[in-house]
Amino acid sequence: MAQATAAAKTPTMQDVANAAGVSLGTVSHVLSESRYVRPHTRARVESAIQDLGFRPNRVARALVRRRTNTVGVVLPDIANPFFAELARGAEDVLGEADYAAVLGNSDNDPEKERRYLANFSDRGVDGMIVAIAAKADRDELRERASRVPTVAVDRVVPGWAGDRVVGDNVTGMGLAVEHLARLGHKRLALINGEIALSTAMERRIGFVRALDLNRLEAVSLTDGAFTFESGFKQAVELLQRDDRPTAVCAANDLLALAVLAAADERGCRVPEDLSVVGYDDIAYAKLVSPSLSTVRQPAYDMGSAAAHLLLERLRGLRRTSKRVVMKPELVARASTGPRGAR
Amino acid sequence: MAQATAAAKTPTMQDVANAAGVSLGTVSHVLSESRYVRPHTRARVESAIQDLGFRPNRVARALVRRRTNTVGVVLPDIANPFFAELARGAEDVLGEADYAAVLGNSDNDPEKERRYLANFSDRGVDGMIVAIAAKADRDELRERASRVPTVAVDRVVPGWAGDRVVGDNVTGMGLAVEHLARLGHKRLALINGEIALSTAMERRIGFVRALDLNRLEAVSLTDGAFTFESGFKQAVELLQRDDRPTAVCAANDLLALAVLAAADERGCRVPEDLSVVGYDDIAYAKLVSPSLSTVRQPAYDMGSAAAHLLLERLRGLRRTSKRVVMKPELVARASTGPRGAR
DNA sequence: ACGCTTCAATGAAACGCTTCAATGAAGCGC
DNA sequence: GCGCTTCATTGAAGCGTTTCATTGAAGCGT
Repeated sequence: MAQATAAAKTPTMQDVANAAGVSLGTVSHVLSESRYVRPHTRARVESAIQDLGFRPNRVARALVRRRTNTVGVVLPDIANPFFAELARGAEDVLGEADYAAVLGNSDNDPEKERRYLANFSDRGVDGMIVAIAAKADRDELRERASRVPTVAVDRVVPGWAGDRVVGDNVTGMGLAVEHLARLGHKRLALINGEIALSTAMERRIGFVRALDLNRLEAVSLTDGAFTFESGFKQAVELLQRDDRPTAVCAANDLLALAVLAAADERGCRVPEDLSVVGYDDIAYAKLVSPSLSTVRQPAYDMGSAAAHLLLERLRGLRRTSKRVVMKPELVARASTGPRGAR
Repeated sequence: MAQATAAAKTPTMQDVANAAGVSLGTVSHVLSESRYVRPHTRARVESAIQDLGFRPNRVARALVRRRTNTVGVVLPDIANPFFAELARGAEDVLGEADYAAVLGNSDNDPEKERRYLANFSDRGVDGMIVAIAAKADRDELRERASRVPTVAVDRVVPGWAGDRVVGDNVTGMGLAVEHLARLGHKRLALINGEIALSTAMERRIGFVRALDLNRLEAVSLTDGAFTFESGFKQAVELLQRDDRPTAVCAANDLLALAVLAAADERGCRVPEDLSVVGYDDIAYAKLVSPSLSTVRQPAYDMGSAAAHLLLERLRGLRRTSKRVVMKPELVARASTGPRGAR
């Protein structure tokens, strides 16, 4: 009932110290356990904290500690379920460790990406987790990374020497090709994203290598962007050709969904006329019809692994770079079938 | 070539002041344009800034200004494309205004949500945008909102008096029902999410009201959670009934996709045997097959509108609450058809 | 009871900015 | 040329913490 007349300012450590009858420094010591404090004193301080409802000001703390307990997460597209899951994974473990995640959506635009990197640096983030944009500014990125601990996730800038969490894309795409080979397909096509990205290049290499190994033929290898629209365009062009392949690998699920859509539009039946394999295994891969065969990547785990690597670095537990490689896994669903199974 | 021997500390305003031969305060004034500074002096300061590569320390600035230029965004599930888009919208306009968005994923868990709210407060965010969890702690939320400007988005706590950006759910669900009525359907069912959420309740009301208006019959109204799994369960139960409806409305697209999946599994053809309407129009709604008829909500715009409302508040341009209501729009696709069109 | 170390707590100095009162120089009318 | 205001700039105080050197008090052996 009794209401303070003055606008109740939020209490500071000095207020706590006064209330407990101790010095400012002592309060600090019980809060951060930076020194032994006698139980009696500690109790007094703690109850003063309770009484006043004191909460430490993290901005002031950050200023002197030179640590914001904040990490920047830069992603090309949060609307892509793969990155959304990855973000969840990262955020969950960061939050657990009392770090806040500030999000930057680069939209695959190198300029926007650069702005986020600079902005996050200015804000004094303790570290960054970044899935680079297609034409990322390598020098900028390396420069930033030399000042604030940075872990690359999914995609990696050429010559990146820092921590990373990536999928084994060569093997992964190999799984896709082998799956198709086993189904009797001889002539395959690859639909890809931005070839400048390590993921795209590695999946392409995996594709070509597996083709060789299985003595299969590549009808075409095209690239564009990792978006539905680009996939649709590539697929339409592919389906117009006389020497149409019997199966196509797409370098991610969005592209694969686009192939499905393009095939449907042109009356090309999947999997009877065309088998399609995607990459990532986003949640929607199993919901489309036919459900999408794909190479699964553990997006959530990649995010959490990246966060763990970063935390190790921030805690000073490790000074050498570490590389975590996630094993891909084929998920066979309804979009692939035996060649000529009509 | 010449390299500083000492570990080059990042320069401070004092360094700039020394280099330019002016006082600390003057540097501050050119940086924040808080006072007129003679062109000559200003130029000197600016070139010193350039030379030293000085960047203001935002933590220090935040401490004295009592503004972090940061806003907390709390969402129930970033992996739901609707919220991912919403986040994009918010982040884009916040970023433009030099605010950083820190993300919190409540997973629809009230406890986790409370932790985020508290944590963000402690970190001194200037404002919050929150789409509440299903069993959100109303008191906690109102308490927080009374201390830091908060705008509610999509879902709203009962009795919420602050800013909000919501869809017109009653009308929206009405559109769905009318669409089905026009196709000749007489007996409908509703599959819903957490009925404690304002969105769920309003969509239910819209459903019932439109049913009345069109003299249609409700076969069943069930609720659960706004997840695929819950939708699947509700759908399975519904499809087992003898008095199966000819059409079902789902209160979001995840639920609708689940209905599609359940129908498929039980050999129930869509739309011949069953018409299905979703809500939200996430990107994947048009990619499934049959493509999903749904009530579109402009997720990106809702996010950006929420950010705009918040910015108005933060800039002190408005002191009274504002409510933005987004108009829903029916998108008819392939999952709905005339009754008994087999 | 004396010097010695050990221990808990203190006071003051940072951290890098903003801001406000104070300062001195310049400009003005007369 | 005198007091007056106006103007650009300065110096110092303060934001809420951490941390480090310092201080008394207590504990120890002799």
